[in-house]
Amino acid sequence: MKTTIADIARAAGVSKATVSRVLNDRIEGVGNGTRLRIKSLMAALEFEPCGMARGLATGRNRSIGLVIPDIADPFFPLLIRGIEDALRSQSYGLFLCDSDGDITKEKEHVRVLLEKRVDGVILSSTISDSDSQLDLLDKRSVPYVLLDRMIESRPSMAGVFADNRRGARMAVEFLLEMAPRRLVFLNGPEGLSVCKLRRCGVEDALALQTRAATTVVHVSGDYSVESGERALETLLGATGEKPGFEAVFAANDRMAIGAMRALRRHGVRIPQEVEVVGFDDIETSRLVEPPLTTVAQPAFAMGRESAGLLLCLIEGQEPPQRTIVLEPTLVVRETTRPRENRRQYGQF
Amino acid sequence: MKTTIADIARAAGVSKATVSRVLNDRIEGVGNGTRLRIKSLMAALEFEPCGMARGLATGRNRSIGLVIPDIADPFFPLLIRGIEDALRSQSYGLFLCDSDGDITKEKEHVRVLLEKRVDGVILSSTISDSDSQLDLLDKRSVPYVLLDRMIESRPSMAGVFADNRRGARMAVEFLLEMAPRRLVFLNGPEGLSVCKLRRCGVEDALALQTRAATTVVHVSGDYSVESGERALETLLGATGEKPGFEAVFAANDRMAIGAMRALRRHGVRIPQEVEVVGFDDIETSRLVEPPLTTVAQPAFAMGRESAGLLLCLIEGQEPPQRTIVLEPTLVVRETTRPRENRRQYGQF
DNA sequence: CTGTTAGCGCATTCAG
DNA sequence: CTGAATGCGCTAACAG
Repeated sequence: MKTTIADIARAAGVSKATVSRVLNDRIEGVGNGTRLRIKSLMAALEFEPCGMARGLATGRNRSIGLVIPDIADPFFPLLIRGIEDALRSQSYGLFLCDSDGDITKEKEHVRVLLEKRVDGVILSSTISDSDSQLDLLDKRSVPYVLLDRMIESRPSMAGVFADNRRGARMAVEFLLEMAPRRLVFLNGPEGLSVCKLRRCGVEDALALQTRAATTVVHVSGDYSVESGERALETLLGATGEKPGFEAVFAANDRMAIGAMRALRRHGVRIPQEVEVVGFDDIETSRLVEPPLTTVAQPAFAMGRESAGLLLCLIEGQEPPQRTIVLEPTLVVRETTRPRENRRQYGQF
Repeated sequence: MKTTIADIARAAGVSKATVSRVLNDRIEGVGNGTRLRIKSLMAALEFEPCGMARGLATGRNRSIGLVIPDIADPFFPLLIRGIEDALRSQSYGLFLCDSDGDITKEKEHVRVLLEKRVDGVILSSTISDSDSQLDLLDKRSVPYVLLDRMIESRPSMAGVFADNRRGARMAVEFLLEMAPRRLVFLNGPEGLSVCKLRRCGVEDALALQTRAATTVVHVSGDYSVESGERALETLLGATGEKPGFEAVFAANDRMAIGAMRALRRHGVRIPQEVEVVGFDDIETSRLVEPPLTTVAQPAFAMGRESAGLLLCLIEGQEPPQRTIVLEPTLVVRETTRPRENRRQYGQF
């Protein structure tokens, strides 16, 4: 039998109320003697407060839910480490749910989290134009923050994002320095806000270019290595001999690496014939050959900030800002050729 | 205000008990008419059962805890996907905790999970010779299963593991086919059961060898790419010119990849001069150059089985077997030279 | 087939 | 400074 506050109250010869007071560190209303006696009794009887009971009584769980598409995508683990970092000090628990990019599963997960009465939810949603999962949260008035991916119908929603548009612009501007005649933009699922924004960034860079015109060919994949490989494969297969482009910008590193594989198989030299830039900066990117130039997202910080924001909302405080945008940085490695005037990228 | 069974009981003109009965799908004891009426009422009033209240009443939470060293290690995400796969159908929640290889954090996480009154815990523990975290679980008689890593003082503990010893033996036997004079064994933290077992596997293979004697040099790292790189760096720096070994077996892929980097930097050709074999088969392994030959762990299955076992324990059933050992397979890629008599590895 | 009565373990009034 | 009473939302006997 687990020991309860009733047990220790009896043992201490006081009432449950008093025990509850010391359990919650209420300074007012408990004599110093009794407090100490109760504390040692709690230790001796190995008392573990029951989260469920406290939750029922207070309406707070000290746990939050996280819904992401796929923990096996190397971008997400660091987000989680960031979230945990912010949660640890508060001894909050984290429910993890993978939605697999399936909006139905996503809604189901939200429903289950709601049943568990989590205090809040962090959502990295699959589809940018569906918000019925948010309706649920709203209706139950459970605080939530968007992470990484936004939802278009809720522009002013609390959330933490990387500046995807700017990141993509940085990448393409960097690529344009070598004046490629044709640029391949290998985008992810365009249903995702991040992908839409990265496309905008690409267009920004193109619009701003001063030198000879560059044309863009758009292809797309599903964020997997294979999809990037396939996309480039078709592109290269079609052109027959030499590739009809000099640069590839992929919306994530995994697809960029897939692209590199296709290029290599076709005997295209990177970066001499074709330059490649990715997005995310996952661990693999510096390990492939040649090491991948990429737009690094501050994943850990994004996770930490999102949890901080959510905790703020849970406390009922108005946060300093409801939307936090973190700046990506360009990490120049060896899938791009050395630039003459090496400006600082991603510095501001 | 959230709607409760009391609300819907009042609306239906029945008692809470009846509502509770249909909520829990008790076939006995509710008329078909009332059942339907109550169900539609629940939908109309958007009733969400309160997990905490049910938990308090039943002593069951429908959630379990998972404690792993580091979600950012690419080996773990797949384990999690497996666990979720087994949990999904039961609408169980999963609390994720990263221990960072720190036994203190690990204990603290277990404590918090206990407070949350999880129904069970899956533990991939950091240290094989400490079990105070298990004491906690035992004392509260919360079911738990070990995953991937075992704990020596509890040999008969319920758990799911890969056959690490056999995996290592397979790798080294494969390496020995080319009769290397010296083999480098790059092991992980020897405090881990998996590492001890892999060392045993290496020794098994050595003991079984029929041809010319091979000597082994043991070095170790912390499972990170950098540690593997450093370890080989010292080894190569010391020998000056050509490496004094022809084969490297690393206890995980990340270190193997680090080793490859050091070798490459020293101008050593892989696999012509030195062969490399890793362990785990993470995604990166097939993407590096040359693609890494490695011992693949059935991570997804391990996760799924561990959750299945835990659920079984939670239900109070005696599981078919308390310890499940899954077989690894050798995935031959290009960091090893082609073999003459290509036997089937890891087939049984 | 259905209602009544007790808790589950704790927090929180309001008295004393 | 402390205790008694009440309720959080639901389940579980036990009656009818």
